[in-house]
Amino acid sequence: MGDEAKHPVKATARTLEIIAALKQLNWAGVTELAERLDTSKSVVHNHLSTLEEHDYVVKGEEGYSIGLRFLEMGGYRRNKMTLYRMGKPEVDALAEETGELVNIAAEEHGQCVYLYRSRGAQSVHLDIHAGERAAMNTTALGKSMLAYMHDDRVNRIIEDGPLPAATEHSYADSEALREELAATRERGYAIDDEERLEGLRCVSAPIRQDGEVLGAISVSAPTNRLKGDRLEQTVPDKVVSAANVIELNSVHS
Amino acid sequence: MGDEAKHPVKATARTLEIIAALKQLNWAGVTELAERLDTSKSVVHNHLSTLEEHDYVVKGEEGYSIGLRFLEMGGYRRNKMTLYRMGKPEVDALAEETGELVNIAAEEHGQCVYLYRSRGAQSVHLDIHAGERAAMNTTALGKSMLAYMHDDRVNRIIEDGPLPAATEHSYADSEALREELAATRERGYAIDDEERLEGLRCVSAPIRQDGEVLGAISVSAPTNRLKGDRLEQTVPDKVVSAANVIELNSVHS
DNA sequence: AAATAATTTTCTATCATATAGAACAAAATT
DNA sequence: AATTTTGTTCTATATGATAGAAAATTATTT
Repeated sequence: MGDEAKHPVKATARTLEIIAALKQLNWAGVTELAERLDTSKSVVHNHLSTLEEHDYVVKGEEGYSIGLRFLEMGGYRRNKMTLYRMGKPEVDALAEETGELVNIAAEEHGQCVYLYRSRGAQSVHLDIHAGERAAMNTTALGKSMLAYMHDDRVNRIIEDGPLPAATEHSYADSEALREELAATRERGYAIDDEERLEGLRCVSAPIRQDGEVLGAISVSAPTNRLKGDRLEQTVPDKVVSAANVIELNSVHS
Repeated sequence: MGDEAKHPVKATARTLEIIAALKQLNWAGVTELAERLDTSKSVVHNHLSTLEEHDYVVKGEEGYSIGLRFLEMGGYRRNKMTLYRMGKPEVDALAEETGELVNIAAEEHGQCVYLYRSRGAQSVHLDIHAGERAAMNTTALGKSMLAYMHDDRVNRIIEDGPLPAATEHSYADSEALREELAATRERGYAIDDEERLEGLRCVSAPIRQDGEVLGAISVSAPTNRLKGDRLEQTVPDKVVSAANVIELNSVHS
């Protein structure tokens, strides 16, 4: 999340609350939303009809839901990112090649945001979708980005946000994380050894452009398929190589 | 666009204006936005910082821009649509098979909204992206949907929105459009013969589920590649067949 | 490096308007 | 048909969105 607004527009904040609730409930009625958000029906109705006028909300049989305008804005933003445009084909290729789940992500507001994913033939099924967020310290993607970001930004991220522990193996401690980042730099790529999800390992390499971290690419697979030589050589090589290709292609745009 | 709100929340409307401006400008500063929207800098700043707090906006070197939260919400909405989930693989397959550009779309607020597209090997390059909108009467997708929608809804759409003429060949007249829709039903699929873009033809079939139109699928190609037998037999057969597969798969979900 | 300009952010008073609650209308349910 | 539930409109009032100015920050120039 971004920093707190000094002079927030409360009506806007209320609107965003309604949108968040609509996402959670998928379809919801005015009454239901008013109760959940502890406000009056007229307020909810006013906000919803304002949103609907601009296609951010749709009215259906079962009440209101998120509109497709979000898809337009989100897709627009993603398409503006060279990381996405250059990364997508490489992600697809790597998924095909490894048969596993491949992701690219970028950092936003100190969080790891998934941009695109591609499933290989035997890939695990995770219910993470584009646009969703994870703490930087709990993903290989986040750690490979942190490892190569400027110190001051790394410090702000580590200090500001809490470092949640998703599993037993998470680096939830500031010092341990810093050591892990050093090890990542040494290695050239990051490993998530069941730090985010029991039974899941990931290998991730950063994607950089003249010193700046654009994002990262990763391969995720069950622990029993990502071990030994595949964990230490084959997959890391492919991941780093894919990252390098994206870096090279990103120069020309 | 949805109907006009009776009691719009003006602050929310202002927020949406700012978001729309951010999309147009890609990156913009507070001053620039305030001038463009004819309001004060403090207002713009308050709205932006409220949006940023919730990840709907990001602050960068060159000012503010759309945040990745939109991607999350848009992707979420699209994933909830069986049309998308069942349609995506068929769209990919059809693009591979025909080598052309393949789209699926749904109707929202009387407009044709693109949901997903896949490029075949030799496909044209159109700068339409997922979430973007077109008038129903100017696309094969829109016409194939209209042709099979309930009369009252068709009437509302034809009467409410204006029928823009994108090219010489567009069906901008209400009566002509109705005849074209009848012809489409006769045929079983819709044709866009340079009605949206000079030099571009499209073939589209509706995707239905017990009487309800879920959306449509289309193939777009240059006029010189979509003519004769390919226009009258081969491609329509494939499009209709893909639509049928999606319909069948949609039953189980 | 100092000075100046431009831009962003904070502050404050005031008037517009977001809000709650009630009344009404429309569906849904019995 | 009657009743409950839900959605929409209306209105008064107190809240807070807004404009404008001042302060702080950043960029540009000398």
